[in-house]
Amino acid sequence: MTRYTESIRASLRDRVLDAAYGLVADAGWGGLRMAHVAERAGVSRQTCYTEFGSKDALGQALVMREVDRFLDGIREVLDGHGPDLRAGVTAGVEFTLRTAADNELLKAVITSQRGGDGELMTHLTTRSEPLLDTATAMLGAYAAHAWPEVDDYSRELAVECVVRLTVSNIVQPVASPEATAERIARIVTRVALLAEPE
Amino acid sequence: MTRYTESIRASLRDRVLDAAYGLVADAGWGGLRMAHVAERAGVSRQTCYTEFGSKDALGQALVMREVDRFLDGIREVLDGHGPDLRAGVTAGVEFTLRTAADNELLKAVITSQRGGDGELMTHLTTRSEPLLDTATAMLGAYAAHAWPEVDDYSRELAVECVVRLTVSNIVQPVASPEATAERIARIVTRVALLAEPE
DNA sequence: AACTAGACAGAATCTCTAATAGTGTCAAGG
DNA sequence: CCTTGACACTATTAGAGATTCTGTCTAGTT
Repeated sequence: MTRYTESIRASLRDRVLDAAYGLVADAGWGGLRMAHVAERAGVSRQTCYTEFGSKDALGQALVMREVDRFLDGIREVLDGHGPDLRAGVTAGVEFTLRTAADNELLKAVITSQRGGDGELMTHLTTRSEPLLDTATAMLGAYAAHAWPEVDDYSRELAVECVVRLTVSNIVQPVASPEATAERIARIVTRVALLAEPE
Repeated sequence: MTRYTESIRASLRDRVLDAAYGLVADAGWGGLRMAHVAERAGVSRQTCYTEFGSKDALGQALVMREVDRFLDGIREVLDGHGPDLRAGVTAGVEFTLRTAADNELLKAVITSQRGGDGELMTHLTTRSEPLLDTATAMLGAYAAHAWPEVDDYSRELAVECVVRLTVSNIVQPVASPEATAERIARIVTRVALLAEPE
């Protein structure tokens, strides 16, 4: 298989996944029809099957792509703020809040939402718990790099705070993503920077 | 109506609600039958209707009772720890975590859980949002009293942290109630006690 | 070699109907 | 004030039948 063929195939997969994403957003996982996906992607139904194998497999590929994109986005945002952890946290949280706001699928994954109309999580539970764990690990590593002077325990506490508070504000928002991100970063800064007053 | 009659009626209401609570726990709101409630409470079906009016009304009375009991419990725990806010927070959080663990109904109310088997929230949405607001207000007042030297903003931040982190740990627990409560109290102490390092 | 198009069996979902069970109300009686 | 039994009306359930989808195969196209 030549590299050219590979890139063709990759773009085909992407077109199909794009189509699936849009249709899932419209009608939910249950309302998704392989025929519609194929039609919107401009390929035959058979091609979808040879490429993904089954509807469930296509669903898994879809969430994996979204999850990977999200994780890449987080990584990029964090890397873009060098040693200033507070700015990095603010940007990362805001990015997450915005993503969850306009990506129902990722919102469902992040909040581990089950049932409802997007029953897609019920089947595709694989790769859904790892998301928060991965994000937590990334943030932890970033924090260790940006704030080497903070002790491990405080850093752990701070990272847990960021993740939990962010998810909490996705589930129950009270302000704009900017304001919320700012607030969470402020909280976390305090958690990380205060030595234990025993 | 004499006071004696009133107390009879109150105990009757309580017996019916106790029966309803048990049956909801077993079969969910949808599986609850007025006839069963009456039977288990040892009263006639008609009495349930004259007392509560309808099944939905009984449901509302049930959640109201549970919510009130929970709120009273919180109040009691907080008051029992006088000026030591850290101890109060620890005890309050632990109390909440334990309550949520062995009271499905309150867990559903606290986490604003919709759908699922306990569809009782779908109808009884009244009084469910106020719960967290009331608890937040109570904690805020308690904090203002116990930590007068902390500025308003920091206190607000700390209170928000307690509430959101507690709910988060109900939804996704990682440790025992004691350990979690201890951890949250530690975090919150830091948030409240650190002046802004701008 | 990679895709399309059409056909097809089996499974899942929808629809409609009949029957069953439950809610809410009444009146008679203890 | 509570119980009991009866009742109309509504909601839920069950099942049969039709419909729609999935997943696969094969023949044909570019």
